[in-house]
Amino acid sequence: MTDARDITETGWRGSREGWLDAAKSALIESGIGAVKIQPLAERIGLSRTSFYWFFKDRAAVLDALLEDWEATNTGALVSACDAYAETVQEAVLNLIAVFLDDGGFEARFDFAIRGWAHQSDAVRARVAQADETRLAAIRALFARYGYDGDEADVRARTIYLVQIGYISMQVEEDLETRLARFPHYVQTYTGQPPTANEMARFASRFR
Amino acid sequence: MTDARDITETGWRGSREGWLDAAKSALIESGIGAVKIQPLAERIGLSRTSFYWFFKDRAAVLDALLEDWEATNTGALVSACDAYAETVQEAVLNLIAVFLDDGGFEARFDFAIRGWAHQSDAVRARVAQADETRLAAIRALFARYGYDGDEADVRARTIYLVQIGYISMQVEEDLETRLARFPHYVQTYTGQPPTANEMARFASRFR
DNA sequence: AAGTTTAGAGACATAGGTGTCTATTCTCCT
DNA sequence: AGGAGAATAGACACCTATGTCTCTAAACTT
Repeated sequence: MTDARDITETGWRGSREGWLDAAKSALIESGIGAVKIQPLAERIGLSRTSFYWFFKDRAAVLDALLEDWEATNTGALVSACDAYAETVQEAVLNLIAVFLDDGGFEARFDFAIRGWAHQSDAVRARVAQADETRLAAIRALFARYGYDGDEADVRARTIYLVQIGYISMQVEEDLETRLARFPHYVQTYTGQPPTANEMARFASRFR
Repeated sequence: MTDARDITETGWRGSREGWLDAAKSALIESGIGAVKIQPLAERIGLSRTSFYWFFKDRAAVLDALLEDWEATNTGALVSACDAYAETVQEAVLNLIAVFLDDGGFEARFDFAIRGWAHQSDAVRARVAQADETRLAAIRALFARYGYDGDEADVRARTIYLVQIGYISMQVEEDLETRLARFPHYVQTYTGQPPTANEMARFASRFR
């Protein structure tokens, strides 16, 4: 019902991408337990068995979801950490931006994967590895601006833990409310407040 | 396998409590999807159908899990916030203590419930309500020690979000590692470091 | 010791999920 | 236009879960 896609009654309506999208939506909306071939087939209006044309079995599509998640979320976060910035405040704003609505990091996807990790040791291991990769990227960011090892580590953890906490609590706040808090967060994370120019440049990316 | 309970082959081996414990273990270890009567029955070595003597149906045991969780976790957190303390640092240490291994708050239970919330609107609503209750208790703690409304709110959120983030990341660190960080956390949360006496009293509760 | 209540097991009906095999039906290529 | 290959559908066998009904067995009452 939600996705009123093209309803060509004939021709090739399915694709690897289509099934994967459906699987991702189901995962995000209802958890990994909902990623089942029969319901997905109903959702995209195809026969259940057509699935097996594109994926070997259910495990194959689950694996594809993990790969997609790593590329999308860990990828976006690491890129944001590597992005150019004049000051550490600007670098932290780049990082904060990635968590915003169109920042590239899909919070709900991350949350869903974490829920799944709870039911599978293999997934738990990959999530732990992603967390480590992400923390390392944030640590490197702080290290680049002269914070020493321990301090960079603590600051990286602070940024990341608060973010994971927000995601986990599924907090939904409007952009204005969040924008108002960011200078304070930047101050907390870096020890220095952002300049008015930095905040203006940041805000302009979203409005 | 894990719980080698009494294996009296005869007599009343089941009970509401026994089934609820099994359900809770299954929830914590493998998520709500694993809380199914047939597997629980195998686990506790009873016939599947005996379950229906103690609970009306599957929904009834799920509801009991939620009630248990609210009493245990939200209850422990709120009690900790209400506990007597000379200073705000001591009060925050009381709060930190509740999240430690035998502090009364079962982090894994909380995590599992949050995972479940992802698949059920009704559960999501109850989790949101629990979060609000908990935040209100922490806010009240800070208010009691003279922090004004906004500041109490921010500090409450900081403590709580970091904690939820830790839980969500399933960080496992030994007591020593954590104890070493606590003075720093107290400083961050309250703006003041704890005294040596306060830390000594705190540490003595766990060793 | 008999009777009642509480607890457990077995059999049955139903539902929804999985994957394989065997047709069909499109699309594209020559 | 016809054949090869890609995509879809249907039928089948299987498994695991749910809940109800009936029968049996243990534990309390008196």
